[in-house]
Amino acid sequence: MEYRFREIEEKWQGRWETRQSYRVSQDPARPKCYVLDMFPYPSGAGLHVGHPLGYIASDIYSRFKRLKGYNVLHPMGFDSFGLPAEQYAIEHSIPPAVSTEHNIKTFRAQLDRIGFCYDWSREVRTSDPSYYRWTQWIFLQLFDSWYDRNRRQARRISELKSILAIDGNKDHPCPGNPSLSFDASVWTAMNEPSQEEVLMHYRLAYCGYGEVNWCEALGCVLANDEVVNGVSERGGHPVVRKRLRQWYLRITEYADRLLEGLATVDFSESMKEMQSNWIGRSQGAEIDFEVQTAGKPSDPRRRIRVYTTRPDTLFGVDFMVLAPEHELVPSLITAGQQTETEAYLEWVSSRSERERMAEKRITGAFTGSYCLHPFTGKPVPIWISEYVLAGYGTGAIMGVPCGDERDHRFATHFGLPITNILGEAYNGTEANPTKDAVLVNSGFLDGLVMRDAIDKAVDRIEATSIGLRRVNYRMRDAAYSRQRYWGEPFPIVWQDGIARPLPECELPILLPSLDDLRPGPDGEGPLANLPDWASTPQGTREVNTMPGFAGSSWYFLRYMDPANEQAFCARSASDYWRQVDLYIGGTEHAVGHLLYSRMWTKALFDLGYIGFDEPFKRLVNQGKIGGDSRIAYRIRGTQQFVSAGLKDSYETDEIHVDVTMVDGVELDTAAFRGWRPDLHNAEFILEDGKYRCGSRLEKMSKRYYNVVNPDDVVERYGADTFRMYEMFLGPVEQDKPWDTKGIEGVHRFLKKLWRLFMDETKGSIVTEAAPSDAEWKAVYRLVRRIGEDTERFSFNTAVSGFMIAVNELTELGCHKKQALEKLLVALTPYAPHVCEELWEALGHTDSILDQPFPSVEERYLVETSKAYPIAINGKTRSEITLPLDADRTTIESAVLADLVVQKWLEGKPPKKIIHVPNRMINIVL
RNA sequence: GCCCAGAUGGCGGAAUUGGUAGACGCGUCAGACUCAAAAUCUGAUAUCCGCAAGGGUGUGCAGGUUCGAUUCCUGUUCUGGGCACCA
Repeated sequence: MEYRFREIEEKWQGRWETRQSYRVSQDPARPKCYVLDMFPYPSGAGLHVGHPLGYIASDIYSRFKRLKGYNVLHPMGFDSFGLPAEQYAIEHSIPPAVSTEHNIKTFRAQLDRIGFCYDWSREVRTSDPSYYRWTQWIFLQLFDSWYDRNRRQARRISELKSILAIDGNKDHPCPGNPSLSFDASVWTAMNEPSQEEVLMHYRLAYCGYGEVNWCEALGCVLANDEVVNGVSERGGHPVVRKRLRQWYLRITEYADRLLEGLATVDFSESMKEMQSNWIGRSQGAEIDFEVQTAGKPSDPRRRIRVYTTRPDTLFGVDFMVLAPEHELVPSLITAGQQTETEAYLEWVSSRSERERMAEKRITGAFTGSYCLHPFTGKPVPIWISEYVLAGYGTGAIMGVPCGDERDHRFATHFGLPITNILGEAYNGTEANPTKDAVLVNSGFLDGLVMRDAIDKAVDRIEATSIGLRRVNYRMRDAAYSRQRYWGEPFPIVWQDGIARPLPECELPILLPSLDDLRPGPDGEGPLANLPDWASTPQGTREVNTMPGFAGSSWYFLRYMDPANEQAFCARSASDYWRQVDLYIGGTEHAVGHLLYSRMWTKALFDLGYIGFDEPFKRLVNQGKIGGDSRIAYRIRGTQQFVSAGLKDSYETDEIHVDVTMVDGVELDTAAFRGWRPDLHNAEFILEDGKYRCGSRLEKMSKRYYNVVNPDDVVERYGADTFRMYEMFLGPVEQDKPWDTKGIEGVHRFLKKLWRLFMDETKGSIVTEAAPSDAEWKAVYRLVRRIGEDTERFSFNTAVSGFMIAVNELTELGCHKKQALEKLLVALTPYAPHVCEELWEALGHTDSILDQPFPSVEERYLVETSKAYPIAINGKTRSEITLPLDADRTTIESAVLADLVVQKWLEGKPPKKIIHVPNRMINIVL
């Protein structure tokens, strides 16, 4: 009987389905393990071989944990709201709901063929009303919450109202408007709209204004990378910055906890670093500079507030730079500078934020105004420049050219004088950002080392009331609304300018079906084109929709209790399954998705809905599988194609060839001619009778014709081979190329495994005989290795371990049931179909999926002697087998008796003999 | 510019704590079986010198620490990723 993988895989996929083998439920008797994949966006292109890499790894881990006795939750779903479906709808007039449904079907079929152990009864789809009902519900909880900085947790708005009515806001400064300060009587005297406006500045989900890239011609908002040189990438229309009403999540209130939480989770160091860089906590001071209005006494109400991490350099300030959007800018522009600044402001408005930040050229304009140095009273010129962004810090910086390189270039470019506060540490041509220089020209800081001057400076700044010590974050609040259709509608109506939450009983607010997805008027989304839907008795509906990360911020909770209609997830379910024990996904979500879901988890924890405040205990990032493109070389202006080795003698153009027409690098020229009509008459210049293609590693993408569909691989070699081969390619975390060539080796391994059990003509050849010590040794060495390698995610070495064991057992002629059974159980997580089939063939009626992972019988692995490598001065020269318990004298005499050693010693005694037990022996001459 | 990761045969990669560099697989070469092919099996395969025994070199590059370095340290080049006039 031969290894008929197609039959076997179809058979067992069917049986597992019928038996509901992968359904899990809460079982307090067993330890739980939650293994999660980042769920995919179901794109129209379907899966390619890069997608399943992480899925296979987590599947192996899940199955392994199940053998180890864990109750494993391993679900899958779809992140099915998103822009591509909307774009597709606009181009092809197919509603997003329809194309999404279709794509999910394709994905599901592709996933099923690979034999994953997902509990599909728990599938979630973010675009399903039964799911987004709870996304809307969580939004309402965030809307109804504020962050109590003293208690460091989210609390209800009703509690805030009581506090404000008793004490005003003295203990709870307003995060959305820090200068807001009022006592209880003021609060009580406010009318409702004023109170609501104040509350909005506290809410965790709030409505505010933000600048977006607005393209008038397209009538919509563009992402940063859709804007190139001030025009839209699509169509080249002008793009300007426009202020629009937007929803936000006040994630900045959680900045410290997000930072601290990193210490409690098992993420890679680089991942943690990316997150903390994104959060960007810095310590410094806010300092106010009074504006000097020409000819008038200074006006304390007009101040420019800057944030600096280097208050020690305060005496080196030679100019101020404001963001062009800074609210004081219009009032600072003097008559003489009107023309210049206006031209500059207009130019800046066409620049995207990304361009402004990436720009190396120095630009700016002088406003004509000055402010006063708070300690020296020296007038400091106020400039505007695009490199200062309104959203960061206070939107204004103090320019210290001798200590900051960018400021130095600014001063040099505009010919501004440079004050030296560094003494010899400043060379006059280059800024020195040191903290170790001794300050000069710095008033009360003179003679101090800068590092020590920082505190001193802040103390004086606070004592003289010109500023405050402050912690600042680079991270900004998350924009939470999109002017799009295919997303969750907000459960909000607008009533006389006040945002009113809709009652829970009205959820879900269904996304209405809409044929024409053109943008609405005034920068609003397509839903604005549905006045009948938007207008309700309570007021006008919010017509923005939620962003892509809304649904994905909490989906891991829904899997625990997917059908619950009373709650997003019953507390009993989240108390049982708790954190995700293992989360696998790509690094591209490092700062977006992972930070948002961490914040949502913390907020839900604060409000008492779940019992943990970090969603993912351990995170593993799978690498990307790159496409291995094949390239043909066409001699310019002809239909002649020249083989890669000869191409340098010609002037050629590169043509990407579909990888399915190439075997290794050898092109199937007939298939190539038939590929496209224009290649029908192609001629080939061959080398050694073959046409060799060039190759290049690049992104796996349709346009490079290098996409490999897992379906094709599974069809040809089977799912078990595919699974093991993806793992065999290299470490999961590493990026790697896809090369189908090597798959034969893995397939051969499975056939070889099969032949340990089956003979092509005789059928089963398994015997009941007791395995020899050597056979047990091979098996237990494997079992130990697989246990260790699987636990530490070293799947590639695990696969090689299986190959070694099967080679050994083949060589030993081992067909003994007792030994082979253990091999099968260890292999099940990797190649479940063939293992289940062979398990059944051994006469078992139960499933291999629930067998216990074999334990290691150490006695078969005990070694008594060791073939020691003998090194002379660190270079291996010989080998001597010695008992492991040999004493030093025995070892030394054995070593010195060795002929090779004697040759190197040349009669002289060795300086030293180093013996590392069970490792090696080194002789120093 | 800053931060992170990486660089090992013709190729993917292995070497878990500083201890036999190149496991395992692919490819290539030689052989067996066969009328032949496929499949399968056996052997060789870092590189240089050498008939061989043996020896030299070798984990991007240059140094260092050590009896011993792919592994640790310093510097440097290149590749990939992230962040970016972040005040």
